[in-house]
Amino acid sequence: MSKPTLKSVAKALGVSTATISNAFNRPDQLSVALREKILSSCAELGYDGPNKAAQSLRKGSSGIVAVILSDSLEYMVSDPVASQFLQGVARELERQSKHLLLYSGSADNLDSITDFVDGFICYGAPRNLKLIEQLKRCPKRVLTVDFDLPGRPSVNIDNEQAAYDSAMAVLKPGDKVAVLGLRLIDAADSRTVGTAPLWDNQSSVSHRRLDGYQRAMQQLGLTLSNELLWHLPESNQACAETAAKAVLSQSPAPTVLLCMSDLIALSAMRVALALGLRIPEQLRVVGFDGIEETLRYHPTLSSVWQFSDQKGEAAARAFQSGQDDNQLLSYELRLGESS
Amino acid sequence: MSKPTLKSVAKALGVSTATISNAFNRPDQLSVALREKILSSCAELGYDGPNKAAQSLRKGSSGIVAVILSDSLEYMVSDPVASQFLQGVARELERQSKHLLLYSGSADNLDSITDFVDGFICYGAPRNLKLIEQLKRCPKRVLTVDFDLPGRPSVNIDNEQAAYDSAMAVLKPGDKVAVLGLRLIDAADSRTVGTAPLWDNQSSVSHRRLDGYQRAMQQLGLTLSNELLWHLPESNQACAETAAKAVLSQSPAPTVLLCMSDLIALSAMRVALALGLRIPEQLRVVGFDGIEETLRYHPTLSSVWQFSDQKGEAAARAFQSGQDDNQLLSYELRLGESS
DNA sequence: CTGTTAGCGCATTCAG
DNA sequence: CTGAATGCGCTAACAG
Repeated sequence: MSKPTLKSVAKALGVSTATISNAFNRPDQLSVALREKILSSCAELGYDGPNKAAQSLRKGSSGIVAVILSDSLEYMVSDPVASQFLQGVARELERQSKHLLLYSGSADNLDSITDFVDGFICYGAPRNLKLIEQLKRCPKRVLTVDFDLPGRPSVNIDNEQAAYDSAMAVLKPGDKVAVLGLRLIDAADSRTVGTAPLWDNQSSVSHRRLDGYQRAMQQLGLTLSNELLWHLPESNQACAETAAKAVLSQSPAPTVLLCMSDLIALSAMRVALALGLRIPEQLRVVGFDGIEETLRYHPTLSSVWQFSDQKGEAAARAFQSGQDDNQLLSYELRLGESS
Repeated sequence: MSKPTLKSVAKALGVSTATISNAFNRPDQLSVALREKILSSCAELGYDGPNKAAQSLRKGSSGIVAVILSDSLEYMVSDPVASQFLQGVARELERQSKHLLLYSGSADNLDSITDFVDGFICYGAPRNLKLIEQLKRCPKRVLTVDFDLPGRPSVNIDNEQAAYDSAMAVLKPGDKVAVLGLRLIDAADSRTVGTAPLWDNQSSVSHRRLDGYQRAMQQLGLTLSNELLWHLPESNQACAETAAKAVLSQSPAPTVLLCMSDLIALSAMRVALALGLRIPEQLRVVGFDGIEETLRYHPTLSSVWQFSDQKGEAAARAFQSGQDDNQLLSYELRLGESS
């Protein structure tokens, strides 16, 4: 004997299928007594409710929300910022009794899952640009985070302003500035941007941050040489070390490092300290994101805190709400010992 | 006009539904020419293949695999060992063109997703014991990792032996030993086990590890006082610090700390160093799991490396293979400066 | 090689 | 309050 179905249970109890269905989905459609009886009988029979797959086919919604990561799961799960975001999404989804399907932004097809999910929360522009096209003409709900898609709701912070604020907090007249940026051009290794064309990845946060840095520098009469503007393909230790070593071994060395993530900033500080540089006397550093680890490190890092877990919750809530606006979340500049 | 369906497309092209279905699913059932024509026409019509939800209802399989975490997503995503495991699972699943649904072990119901997935990979005994009952009588494929379920395939390492090995490598005759254990009893805070009954959480790895420690100690003529056997509810800094402070401030202080995770061991070392203890001269420490961070820390940690990412891949492969055996993976004892 | 048919398990009419 | 009928979108026989 296989798993009972609504039909088999109805027959066993001598009632119609509609009655069983109503017992589970529309309590007001039958007497309390009968409902009680049906429910307990079902429990005995080992029937624990309508098949969700069939229900989903019938009703067109499944209670599963896909989160599209900008990169592979592999990379994402190991990035503290993304992890925090996911925690927030998971927490809010749990509240809504919905489920979370993690999807890689380097996959090349949404088709394999669109039919299973109620929609997409898209965290950062997916690495595979094909997905963006698919998302644009996706009939289901799509919400973006940290980037925009025409006509779709989004959740974001004002990256340009936040970057500007952070730069203004650390820069002084006469500074020699280096920027350790994230995914600015199309290259798989850490390198100076040089003359390579900036890669406009759907209004990426990185470019907004760069704009902010540059506005601050301009205001202070500083200029950023292309040789001191670095592209890092990923926010991790290895990429950051390469860049930091190259930048800091110049002479004269930069006096300020503007970093597009806290992980980058921490690695850079490690390199700087190893080279014998004193922070903040000889080198000031500012990061971006706000992760716990910066508080345990010495010196503590000045950074833009964007509370990614709250961002995740906000995203899941906005997804659910059905509202189609572009939400701007607040951030907080927190100064540490690094500036 | 809404989304095209197989039927509507068939009518539009003047062929039968079966032909369309075959064009997508069984290329050998029709001429190449016709198939080409159908596929390109479908592309024009904006039809990108059979609806997966309907397909799943019909075929009884969806290509989605659920990973049940032992705890909330929130906790899991921030634990480096779990993250690494998930990376491995994700990588292998991606190879199989399957999808990953993350599910919380503290949820109280599998019903909401069983019908959507092809089965479950269960990473550690779920915190909510109800799930275990549900998994036992689940008609779908279930594979466990780091614990066992009667009649179900599993992937594991020999925790008892690994713990024994690690203890033998650090212990010396005359040592005063403390164990910082994980989830040994039913308590939400860090505390000595004392006389509380050991919580047998479905043959948990923690108890196997404890067995291993004790075998080693017995062999060396050492005994473990109940006051030096600690229960930590979670593998994190806060829980570990509480325990480490209490244990290390005794006099005489223990000379060896056997820790059931690397995160615990690192935190304990931090506490020890802050207390002015020299490692390994005055205190030797050994961990469990093998995470990158231990290599960056000074002193580097002696630990049992169990390569969680490979474990994840092995689990996903075993899930797919259909084999029902209990797989034992190898581990590696790596000695660092802490012993 | 192609078309017809009968469900997969369910929710929703609508008539009683 | 109940039961029969219809179809959600698709696939696997089977028949041609």
